[in-house]
Amino acid sequence: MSEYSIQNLAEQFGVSARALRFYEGKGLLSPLRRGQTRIYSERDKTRLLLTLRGKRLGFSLEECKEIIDMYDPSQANDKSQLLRLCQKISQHRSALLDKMEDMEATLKLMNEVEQKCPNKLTENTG
Amino acid sequence: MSEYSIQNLAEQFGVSARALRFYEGKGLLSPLRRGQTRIYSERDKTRLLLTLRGKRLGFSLEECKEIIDMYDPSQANDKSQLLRLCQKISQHRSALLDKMEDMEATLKLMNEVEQKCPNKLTENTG
DNA sequence: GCTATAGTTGACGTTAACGTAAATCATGGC
DNA sequence: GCCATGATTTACGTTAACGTCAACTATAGC
Repeated sequence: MSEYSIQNLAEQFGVSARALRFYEGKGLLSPLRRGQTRIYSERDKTRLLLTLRGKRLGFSLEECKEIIDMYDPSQANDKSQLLRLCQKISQHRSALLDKMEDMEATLKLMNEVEQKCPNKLTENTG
Repeated sequence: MSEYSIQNLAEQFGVSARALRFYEGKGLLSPLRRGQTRIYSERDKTRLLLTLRGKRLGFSLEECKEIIDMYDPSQANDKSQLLRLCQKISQHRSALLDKMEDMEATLKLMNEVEQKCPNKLTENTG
């Protein structure tokens, strides 16, 4: 089963059909058409997964598209393209590592606050 | 030096004065006034740091406020408050851990794509 | 043939998070 | 006394990311 209707795909990911059409308009998805009806493939499904993942990490749809297009196997493979790809990976990686630091700092703060709670309470939250 | 003008604080964090006033309107900051001029304290500075950190992790200002208010030492300290605090920490921690998983999955994908690049190129990117 | 059930394309509405412009106020320097 | 500088409030503008109709199409079932 590598074909999905718009409602089916939407339900799988807990988003609206409107959102999928919107993402298509932004170039994130590109479903085929059967007549005028959209048919989503595994590739679309993967790109949707990556899109929502990026969103959860605080990237805009435009940034998501940049990242996802980059990873897409259908990209050209000449030298300069590969070089650019590696450079972009470096960029995005350091952006992610920055977020990772924010995250670790936040978790650390949470632990500190939690330890200030009396033990009887923290035992109950086990 | 535990007092800052609006411009000073804004420049320290690379945001606009407008943004600081906006955050104040949302209850994230609460500077004192000297006449009609805002005076920001260390507490405001800390809360601004946490706000921007939250934003980078994809939280809305409202969510940031919830999280930050929670950690604020000026909170009441009776039993039920502490219980709620611990519960909220659990909530936020699992939200963060979800993001962490997204992040690790993304980093993993980056590594895979990078390794598909020819060695000569990856050597150059050090 | 009629209706219920997806699907479609506009097009306008909405919320968050500010940007930006206009009018006003306070102050330090010359 | 005047002006530049930095602050203020008020208010409208803007962008992203959809939500929400409205009007239409296509197909399956009875």
